[in-house]
Amino acid sequence: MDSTPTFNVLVPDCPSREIMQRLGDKWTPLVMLTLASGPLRFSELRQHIGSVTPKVLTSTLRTLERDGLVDRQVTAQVPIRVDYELTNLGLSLLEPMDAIRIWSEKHAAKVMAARELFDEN
Amino acid sequence: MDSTPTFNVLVPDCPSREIMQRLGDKWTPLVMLTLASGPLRFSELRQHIGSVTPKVLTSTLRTLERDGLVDRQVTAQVPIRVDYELTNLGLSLLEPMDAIRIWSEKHAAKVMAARELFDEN
DNA sequence: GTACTCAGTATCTAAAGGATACTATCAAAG
DNA sequence: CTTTGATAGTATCCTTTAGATACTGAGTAC
Repeated sequence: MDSTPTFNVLVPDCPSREIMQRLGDKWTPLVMLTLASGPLRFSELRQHIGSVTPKVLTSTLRTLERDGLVDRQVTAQVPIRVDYELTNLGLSLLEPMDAIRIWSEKHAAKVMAARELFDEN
Repeated sequence: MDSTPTFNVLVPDCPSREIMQRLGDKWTPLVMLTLASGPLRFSELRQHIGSVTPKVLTSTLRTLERDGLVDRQVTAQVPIRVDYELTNLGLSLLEPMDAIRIWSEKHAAKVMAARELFDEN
């Protein structure tokens, strides 16, 4: 008697597929990995990440907040202060995300070499 | 004396960042996980994945091939047969990708609940 | 009132993704 | 022979997402 619904990304209409596809959007992993070392303000996040525009960063953060992965704390001081922090759910995603990061860094040279070879032909 | 170049996705211009962002494009994880159980033809991939259009599947596969993650085998029979298969490099990415898949399936319900809560307010 | 900081919006353009229809190849059926 | 059918894609058009850049609102300091 297992009442837990099962999710399977390989089934087209399974909600887990859409969630996995969201996790891999362009800035989500970078935002999460940047928040891994602790809460940051909006402007700090921008500076750390570097090439993201405010519009896109805002929408990425809103989606993360909506999905329960990031918590947004507004402090009414002057100027206003907004801190972003990983939730427990967000923290639980950090390890898988970091595995992707480590793979990317470890195999970047191989991927670049493969690209050169491919583009030659 | 370490001559290995170091990559860091948190550095804006590091190639590993672009590679990580590519890995998380919309269909890449799904294609790789679908190929995890063995080689598949183009049409079989389409059927397994379900909702992907041929144009997008083709471009996803070309990118994967270019990055050295997938191998494309053409067999000149009639009708023509094209098989796609993970390379060793692609296989090495499977474990991190699968960790993301497992997380998505395990926490899908929590994410959906967070969304409902967020949308109420 | 002017200036400054912070956290965003607004507007416009460019790139990526999606729906749908079409093509090339060749073999077997009629 | 002409038609049908399978496979692996392209081509075309349209919508959605991302990027560049400029601007806004709140509020204290000067």
